[in-house]
Amino acid sequence: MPAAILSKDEVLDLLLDTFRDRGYEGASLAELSTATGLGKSSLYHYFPGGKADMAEQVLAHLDRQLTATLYEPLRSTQTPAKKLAMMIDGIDAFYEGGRKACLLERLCASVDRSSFRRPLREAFMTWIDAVEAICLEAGLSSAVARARAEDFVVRVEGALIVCAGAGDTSVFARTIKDLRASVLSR
Amino acid sequence: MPAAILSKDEVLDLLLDTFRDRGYEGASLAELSTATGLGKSSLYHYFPGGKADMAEQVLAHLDRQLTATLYEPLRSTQTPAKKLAMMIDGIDAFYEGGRKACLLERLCASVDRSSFRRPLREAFMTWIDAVEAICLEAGLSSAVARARAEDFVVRVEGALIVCAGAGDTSVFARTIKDLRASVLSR
DNA sequence: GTCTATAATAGGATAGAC
DNA sequence: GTCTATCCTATTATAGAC
Repeated sequence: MPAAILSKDEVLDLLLDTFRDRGYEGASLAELSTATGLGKSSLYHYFPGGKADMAEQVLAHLDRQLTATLYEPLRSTQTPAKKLAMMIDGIDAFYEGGRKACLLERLCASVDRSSFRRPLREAFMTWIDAVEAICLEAGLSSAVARARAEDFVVRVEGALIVCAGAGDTSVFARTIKDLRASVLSR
Repeated sequence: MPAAILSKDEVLDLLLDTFRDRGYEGASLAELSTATGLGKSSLYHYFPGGKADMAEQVLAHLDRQLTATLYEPLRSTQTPAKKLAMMIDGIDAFYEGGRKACLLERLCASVDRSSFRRPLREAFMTWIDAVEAICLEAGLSSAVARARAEDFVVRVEGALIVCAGAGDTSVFARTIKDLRASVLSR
């Protein structure tokens, strides 16, 4: 039915959501089917390689999405501080203030799926590189910029874990607030 | 056979290792069986509640282990700086410099298993509380101590994720080095 | 492209002998 | 306590009609 109802991107959005909620092994085809409203046969039509194919395409979809919403805007002529603020806003929204898990983290757990390894590595590197670029633009030394950028991603990922484990999003909120103030500071 | 060969604690160690390598849903009974050298029947003898029971007992085992190796030593008369150094050494060893994943993080992914929720929350809180206590003892204000303690755990967890995703343990090493220097600083 | 049906297998769990 | 055998269900995946 979704020939006209759901675009491929919308399907990928729904799959992304399911994978980050349930994890790769935790998301069954039945779940992925009801989440998208597509029957199993339809899923196999769009994703001939089955579940692994879905995860790979979702990873590529996320990459495109992040490029468009988080990374491209950084190529503007705004000040580094504004760019950082934009990225942090985007992150806060994407993770819904710490209530949603990170797909990258969830797929790391299935890292033996060798097909995820490269895209995962790429995704982390692209993210770190983007933050590093802002830091450099703000005049930080290259060593400091790299360390700050790594630390940025580390703290976002860690805050998501602690929030999920402690069942309380306040740590994410505080981390975000802290990052806003400290990433570009001298 | 392991009646005399493996103690319950040793079995729990092996299960812990398997769960943090493979995740909860990722670890099959077959894997848990070969990892421990115990047949399925033996596993069910020790863990009548099956896989969930194993994970719960592993969580309790980890709690005892952390108490003995990380938290109890903090009750000594050492300086706060020494205590912090001890804890960080323990963490570095436990995660093998970033090569091993965190069981707590892996089980967060299966948080719908309601039986894990409380122990997970407890584990994170105990850890944060322990770091907070060191910070307070070192003379930091209570607000700063709490924030530093949360940040400590956040950064350890985050560094593990980024290392796993990027396939490179250097971020963990840098994070650990950074924490040694910054947690108690004014 | 989607549906119904059906493989085929792996996973979790149990029974009963020893 | 451990083994062999077995059960049951969920899961992934495919076939073939429409």
